[in-house]
Amino acid sequence: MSRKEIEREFKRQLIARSARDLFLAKSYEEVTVQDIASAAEFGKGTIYQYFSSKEEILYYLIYQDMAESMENLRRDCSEPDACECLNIYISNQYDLYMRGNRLFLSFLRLMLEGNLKPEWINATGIIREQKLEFVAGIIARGQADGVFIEADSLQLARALKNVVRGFTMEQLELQKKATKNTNDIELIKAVIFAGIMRKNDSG
Amino acid sequence: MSRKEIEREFKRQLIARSARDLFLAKSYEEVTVQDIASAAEFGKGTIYQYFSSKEEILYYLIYQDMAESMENLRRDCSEPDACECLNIYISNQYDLYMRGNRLFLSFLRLMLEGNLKPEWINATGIIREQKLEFVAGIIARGQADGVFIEADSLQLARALKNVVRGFTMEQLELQKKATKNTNDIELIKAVIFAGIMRKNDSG
Amino acid sequence: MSRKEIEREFKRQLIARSARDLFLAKSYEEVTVQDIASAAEFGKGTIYQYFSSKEEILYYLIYQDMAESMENLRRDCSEPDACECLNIYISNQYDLYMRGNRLFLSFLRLMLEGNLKPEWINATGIIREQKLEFVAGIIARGQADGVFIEADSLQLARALKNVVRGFTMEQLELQKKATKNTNDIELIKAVIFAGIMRKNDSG
Amino acid sequence: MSRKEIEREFKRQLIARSARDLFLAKSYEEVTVQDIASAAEFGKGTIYQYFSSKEEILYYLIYQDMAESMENLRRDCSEPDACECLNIYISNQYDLYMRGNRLFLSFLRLMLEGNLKPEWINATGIIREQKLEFVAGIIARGQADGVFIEADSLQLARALKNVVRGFTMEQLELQKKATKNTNDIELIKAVIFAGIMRKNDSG
DNA sequence: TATGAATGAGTTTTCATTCAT
DNA sequence: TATGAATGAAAACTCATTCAT
Repeated sequence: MSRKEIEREFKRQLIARSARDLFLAKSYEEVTVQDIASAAEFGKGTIYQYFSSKEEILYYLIYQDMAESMENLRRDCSEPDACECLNIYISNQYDLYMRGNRLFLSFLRLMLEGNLKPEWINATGIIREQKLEFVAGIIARGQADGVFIEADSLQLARALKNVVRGFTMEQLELQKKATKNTNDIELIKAVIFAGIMRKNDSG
Repeated sequence: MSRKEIEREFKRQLIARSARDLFLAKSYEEVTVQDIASAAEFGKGTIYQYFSSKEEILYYLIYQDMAESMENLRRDCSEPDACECLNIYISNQYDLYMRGNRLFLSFLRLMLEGNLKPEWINATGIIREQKLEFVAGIIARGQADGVFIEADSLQLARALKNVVRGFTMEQLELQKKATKNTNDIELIKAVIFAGIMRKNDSG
Repeated sequence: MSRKEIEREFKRQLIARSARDLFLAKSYEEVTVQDIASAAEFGKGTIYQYFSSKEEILYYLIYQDMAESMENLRRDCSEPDACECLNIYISNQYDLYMRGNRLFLSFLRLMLEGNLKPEWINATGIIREQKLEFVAGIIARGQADGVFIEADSLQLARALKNVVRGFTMEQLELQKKATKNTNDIELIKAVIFAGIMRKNDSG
Repeated sequence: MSRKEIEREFKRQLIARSARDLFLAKSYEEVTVQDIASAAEFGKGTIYQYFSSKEEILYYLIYQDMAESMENLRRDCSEPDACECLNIYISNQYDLYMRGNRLFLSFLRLMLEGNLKPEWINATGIIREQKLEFVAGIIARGQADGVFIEADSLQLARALKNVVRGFTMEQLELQKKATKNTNDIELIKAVIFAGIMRKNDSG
């Protein structure tokens, strides 16, 4: 990456960061490009030198969140204990959703309304699947160790993700601030583990 | 309710029904009041005789969905078998979300943006809690019967709801049509039950 | 035409008239829709109830000019003297261009840039051809009477039109006000009828 | 002209040439300064080292066209036969307009909107008059030879120009490509030289 | 001299809502 | 009660031009 490209990417980051703050404080829809420009201390036109549209800023933010989360997962889930790995995953995923749900929801709406470039949908879709497969891998490991029930690991991975997401959606609905809700994470884990854990009734 | 009021309510229904069809075909944001009026075969101004705003139509729709769902639940979960009751609840809730998620999401957004009358937020909040408590009651019944694990029944009810919601959100994300996804319902039940079921390892 | 339609057409006229005044005083490009609305004493949004776009206002204006001019021609050129008919045509056409050239030029530019609905291009094209054929008819009559040279009457009609247009373009270029320039009309007639060659009738 | 000046002028030519190609392919309005810079393989800022504005590029192009055309005329119309000279003039002028009409029209619009430096308007006006006088001179020569009718030679020169321009405008209107239209040139000559009236020399 | 990053003015169009009839 | 004509706020995006390097 040339110096030019590095500088460019740096400014994209600056703009995107300002945008994220605004998007989370208000909402994607309520924030104007002028707002973003002002917050980033740029002129409005300058924003368009770095992003082709307001939508692209949102995509950039979301893609980064997902990519970073995926990276964290790979880094933090290297240990052999599948159970512990899932614990980490759940916490990470919970945090990711709690932080980003409003953004994800706006992105989702844009997608459903057909206002998103297919390549953006693809790119996010790919990461989503990678993550799913990664988690499925962990589960498969656990299954091999006889810790988890025998079932399609990919389906179980989906279930995990969906349970986490459901809980975070609820927080949004209740207008709870995005504070770490340890109790909920425990509840999630309890439900999930008692669910997918093999019942070692034999002894 | 006087005849006048009955007639009025009838027309509100007409309008709301037309609106729902449109909201689901496109989205709340993409449908104009004119669209609704045309579909309902009324003049645009007439809509405002029956609803104070476009938002109120959405609220009306959502409130009805929730109320009806609550009613169904009460009707269908009268039998003593807690397990079977939860099965019914899960199916109902799954259907409810699959049908109405887009509407709920728009409602959520409007709420977060502060564009909803507090009374609407309250009214929906109350139903939500009623339902939660109703489900908690079922669970408590199951606990009393020794079928479910011992844990705060309200928390377990929340968990149930959130798991279902998480699964339905995923369908939205994947742009799946709102078709009954039996496999997913089974997966949900499997996770939930194996999770909250008391492990009868004793025999 | 129903009363509604008549009223609607009347308001379209009001708006279009205001627009014409502004377009001629400044130019199509320099006039904003807000300007038109203000001049017509309407709100900006109201303009869009009567015209789908600023471009359509221009089209409306131009189509009316052309249609009216065609009508005038039919009415005024009923007499048998082909020569006199052409005189009338030339005067009419000269006036038409002197009044409308700026509008025509904007319309032309919009067309070349592909910003005009094909139906508009067609509609104006049809009138143009009708007029051309009408003039060709006059010329054919003159030819039958032995007054005009034998040549393709449609080509001669084109020539007539083009000569007039050329003269009016020059006035625009010289920023002359759209005053009736009798001398030029005479010059046009002289050229068209006789050319610049001396008729060497002597031998 | 110093070497510096020559180099400068050379680069102005490079830029202008690139601009012309683009202006003719699309239109003055649709071409951005960035387009011109890219085509000329310069940075955008560099363009402003050689031209004070986008408008000046257009002026430069038009002035050159006119000057070159004037030059050609002087060179090609040295022979004594006035008739032949006019033939040459007509062909040249026809070509000039066919090539440059879109540019001229944009220039005209900018002028009418008051966006052109007075000196540019003057400069082009002067060439236009020179040309007119030159053609008038030819006509006067023809009149002296008894070839052309007796009439103000300047007026006849105007007529010539206007006839040619009218024909070329029509081509634009019909969206015809700028191909040499020999038939039209012949038609123009026929009209100009002889008019449409049958010479009733017989009596 | 060459560059391109930064700028912000400027305009069309949509649409929820009001209100006179 | 029903209507739809009138309204105007609101926002994304483009592009000629400037200027620091």
